[in-house]
Amino acid sequence: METLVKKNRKQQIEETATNLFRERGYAATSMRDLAQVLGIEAASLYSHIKSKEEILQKICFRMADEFFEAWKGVESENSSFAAKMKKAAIAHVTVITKDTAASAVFFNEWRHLSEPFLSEFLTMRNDYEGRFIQIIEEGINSGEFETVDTHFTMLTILSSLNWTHNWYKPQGSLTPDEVGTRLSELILNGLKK
Amino acid sequence: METLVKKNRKQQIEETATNLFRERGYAATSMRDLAQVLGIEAASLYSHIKSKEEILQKICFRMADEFFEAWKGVESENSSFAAKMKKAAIAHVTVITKDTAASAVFFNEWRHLSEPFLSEFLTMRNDYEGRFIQIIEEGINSGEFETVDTHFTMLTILSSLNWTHNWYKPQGSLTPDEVGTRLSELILNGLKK
DNA sequence: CCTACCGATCGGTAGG
DNA sequence: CCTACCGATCGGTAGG
Repeated sequence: METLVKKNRKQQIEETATNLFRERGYAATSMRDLAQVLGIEAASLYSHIKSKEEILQKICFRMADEFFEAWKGVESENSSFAAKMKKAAIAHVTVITKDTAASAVFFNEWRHLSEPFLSEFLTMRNDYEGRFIQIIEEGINSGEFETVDTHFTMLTILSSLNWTHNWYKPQGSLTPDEVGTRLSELILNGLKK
Repeated sequence: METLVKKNRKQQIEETATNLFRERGYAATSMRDLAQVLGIEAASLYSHIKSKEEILQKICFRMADEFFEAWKGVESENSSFAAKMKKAAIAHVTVITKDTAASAVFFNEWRHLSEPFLSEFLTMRNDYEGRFIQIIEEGINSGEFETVDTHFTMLTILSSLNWTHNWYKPQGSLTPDEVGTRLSELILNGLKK
């Protein structure tokens, strides 16, 4: 019973912190700000968490795990590299749309992680980006894709996918699948008719 | 003579602050950090600037001005809307590549502006985004472009253009023109052969 | 989860 | 551009 209550309170702290970190940024959010929203004293937060940075770590690494987890469905796609890219876009965007606040923190506040978390984070990001590069390279080798610079193309694709955290509204009319589909169509076919 | 020295020192302060704001974020950069890099005491900064936020304001509104200024060459392009979009992409990217540090602050730290600067900033951004929407809509009406959602397309295009601030290296082999050209080609024609 | 604190640091000012 | 300082606030701890 005790542990259940604590667990819920901890989740509540992390969720509230996520929203504040998104709105004001990690550095500009104080533990007193966080406590006030929750209706408790700042000192009371430390019964549930170890430090301010621990919250950031939880957010960043949970999101990273989700991105990798979502990728599992992508590897099974073998019909074409366009289809694989579409599947990757949908997987990526689905993770973002499920929690745009946590995604915003993940994309914008990771630099406030201390070592060794920062290095671990950057290694994971590099690994993840490599997966997109691989699809692009395989698509070029098979004659399906055409691009001058695979790294440049990966950065361009990921930037447009990632930006969804900033405009996607769950109460809107678009489903995550539709967002991923539209993005992959724009990426694959371009704006020109 | 006095004013000349002061002017240079002020520019030096703004430049150093820009780099620190980019690396650590606005909120996580203290005036003592800034002073230390410049080799003076924190209190001495206030002989040249009014406040910490004044530096942020200067950076944000100078960048905004440059984006609008660069747009002037775009309006004269009338051969096609694809050509106009290409010109817009090059103009936009050229401003970013000229100062990636100031661009990073512009894109990531504007939320720390206080009123009425914040509102003014958002109004300008909205205006600027409207110009991209207009090209897209005109291109659709002329039968040149094809897209489901102009606002969605504008956000996707701008996100990939803006992301250049994060990877462009002036000492690299790509000129701003080449970056803009490649980005517009990917945007207009897509990745598929 | 609270009261009562801690040392450190913040942006900024006074006065030279 | 400096010394000397201000009140406010920071993340976090002790002890209940």
